[in-house]
Amino acid sequence: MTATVGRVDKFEERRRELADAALQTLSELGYARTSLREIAQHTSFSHGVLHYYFRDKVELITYCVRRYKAVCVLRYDEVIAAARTGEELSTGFAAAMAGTLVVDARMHRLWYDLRSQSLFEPAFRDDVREIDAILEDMITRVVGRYAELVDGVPVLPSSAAYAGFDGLFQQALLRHLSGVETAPAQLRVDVERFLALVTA
Amino acid sequence: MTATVGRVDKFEERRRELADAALQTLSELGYARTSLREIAQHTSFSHGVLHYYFRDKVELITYCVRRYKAVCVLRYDEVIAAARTGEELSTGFAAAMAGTLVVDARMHRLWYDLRSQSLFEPAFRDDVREIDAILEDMITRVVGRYAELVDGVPVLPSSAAYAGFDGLFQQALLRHLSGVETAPAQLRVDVERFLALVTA
DNA sequence: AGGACATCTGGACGAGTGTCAAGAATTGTC
DNA sequence: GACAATTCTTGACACTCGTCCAGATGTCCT
Repeated sequence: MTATVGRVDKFEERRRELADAALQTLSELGYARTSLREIAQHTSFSHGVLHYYFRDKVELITYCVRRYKAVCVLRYDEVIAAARTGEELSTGFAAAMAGTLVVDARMHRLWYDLRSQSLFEPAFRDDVREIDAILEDMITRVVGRYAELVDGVPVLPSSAAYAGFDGLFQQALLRHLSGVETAPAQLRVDVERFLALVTA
Repeated sequence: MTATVGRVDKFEERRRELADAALQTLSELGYARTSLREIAQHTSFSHGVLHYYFRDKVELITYCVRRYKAVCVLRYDEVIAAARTGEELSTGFAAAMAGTLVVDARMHRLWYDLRSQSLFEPAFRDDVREIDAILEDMITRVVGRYAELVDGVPVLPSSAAYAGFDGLFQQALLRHLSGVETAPAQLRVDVERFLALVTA
């Protein structure tokens, strides 16, 4: 029994390891240019092992998307919990977004790439939608807590608020990866202003 | 002379014809799954002719993106010119967005796909940025005119306003292509509310 | 009509793809 | 240490890809 569990764990652990290498490769090359052999070269294994752990490429990518989800919501909750005033929350949240914009730029561009793929490939849709829901929840918590702190109420449905922040972030990412050095600072300003705007 | 001009025109016309077929193919399959042979099958020519009119695939795709730009800003200006009250402009603009969301869904998903590609492929960046600028201008005109009509002023920089509308549209497109039938109606409501929000 | 040029065809090429399977290497168990 | 199961490597397969080119076809001018 324990031996079997141990094997399953080992199996799952290797799947995660391979998926992480795949995520790294995808974030460097993008979905359209990422091959299984290229992924394998980011590991210490040969390309054949990918088909031992994943049935086909779609299953691997799907697994990657799900795994990305587990990592993507970086600790905004700490910012929420730590903030004692509305302004603290606003600047903290904006700074966190501007920070991940730069630090995790390649992962974020992969997210937008894969989300676009889901517009064509139904196999990715459910997982993409789930990640969007998780991100929307995060925005909902931020806006809700901010409204609490400033004695206001959210004036937009949370789906619209999330769409707004997402749009701001995406434009900032485009600018940042185009070499516009003011991109993080501008995002910070925009996020703070937008957060105030959606609360009244 | 006139003969030369005629030839140039014919050459350019064929380029446009091929690029339109390429756009159709891209909007059906997405960038990652579109090959030159598949594009040629959407025309009455064989695949070799593509290399007679375009040096390589990147030049063809780039030309497509530029061509898309010429079509993308559907006549929102008519809505702007026709509206006599703020409410008219708001409902007209929202209805126009909801309309193109459904009618041109495949073209819109291509736009988001190519914009994501530009996050990885520098060759597309300039053209993508130019299209984004055109779209931002359009949003700026809508918001500006709306503010005029309701005796208010835009409260967000136009880049942030555009990012917001773009985010709303993108989420609506995801829902619409996932089969959510209320997507256009929800977009209409969200756009109207957001337009009022960014004007004070 | 005939020649000159533009346009198009269809096949070939080398490289790269996802997939698979036979066997080597490793690991765990008695 | 020997046997069995798991794990990994390697090479092959049938494709598809972008690119190129020799030659067929079309077009236009004199």
